[in-house]
Amino acid sequence: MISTRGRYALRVMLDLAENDNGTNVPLKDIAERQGISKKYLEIIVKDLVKSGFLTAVSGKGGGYRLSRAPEDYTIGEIIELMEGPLAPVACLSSEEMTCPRSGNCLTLPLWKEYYKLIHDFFYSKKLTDLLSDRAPVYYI
Amino acid sequence: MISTRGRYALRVMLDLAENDNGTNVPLKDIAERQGISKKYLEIIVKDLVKSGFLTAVSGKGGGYRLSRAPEDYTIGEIIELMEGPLAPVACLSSEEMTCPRSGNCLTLPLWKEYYKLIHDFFYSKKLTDLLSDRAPVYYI
DNA sequence: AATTTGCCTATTGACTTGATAGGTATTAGG
DNA sequence: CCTAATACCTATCAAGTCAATAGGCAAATT
Repeated sequence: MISTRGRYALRVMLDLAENDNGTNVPLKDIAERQGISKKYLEIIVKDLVKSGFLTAVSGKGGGYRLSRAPEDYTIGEIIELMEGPLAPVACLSSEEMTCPRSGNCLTLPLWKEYYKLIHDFFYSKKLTDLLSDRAPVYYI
Repeated sequence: MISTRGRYALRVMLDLAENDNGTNVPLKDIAERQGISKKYLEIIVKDLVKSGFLTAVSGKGGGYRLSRAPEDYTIGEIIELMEGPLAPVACLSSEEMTCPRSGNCLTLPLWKEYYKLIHDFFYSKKLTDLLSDRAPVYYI
């Protein structure tokens, strides 16, 4: 199960992508639109800022902005930032194989295949892919 | 992350599939082979018996056996029995959509697609698919 | 100076995880 | 009949995670 940390982070990023008009978006507005406690969102947004996904401006008129263009974010990096590694078992996320059973573990190939499946899925999806429902306005 | 419940259950099932010679396999043997606490395995095996995946025989000479042929188990049903629904978000596992935001939720399509991906993955895999490394003996 | 915003630390209750402990019931073999 | 080997049952536990909540400090615009 994806926890609220990952899900809310994604919704914040999408909210910012939708309201990307050059201004800073106060967290208060995001919280109200999304129906999520602003206090709780602070914790989540802090991590997004710390890792450079969002740019924050303090003070009156401040708020948050996407650091990059929306199409330059993958869903995978957002999820993995908030939820930790996508690896389904510990022996796949740590670099060195410390498990003494890995040599004849019957389940390891399953986890490896599963890992690749979900990794490729989430990293092939861009933030903008989730916006495509609402028809974007193209100025010709 | 897949918890030990699901992972150990899978290893028990595989152990039984490998040692399927018509006799009952004592949990003690499985625990020793797998290097897992027998006491902890009792909890896991109890659920496998309760839902009919395994057949247990008490008393001396007793132990556990697979209830069906190894190729008639999917990995998905074992994982889902031990870990709960594979659905990545609650609004997908409950039958009725209670979330008032589902109508205009930008992330819901993502979770649906993800759910289908992993569901199809785990339910297409049979228990015997994990055994295929060790060349099976075909009597011609 | 006042207001609006982000930022920081701490706390909390419920729940889950990964076990451990000790005892009871059942059955086969000597 | 007795004993050993097995499954089965209930309870307990420490550590961690989850999903928040609370209160105040720092920064910047007007």
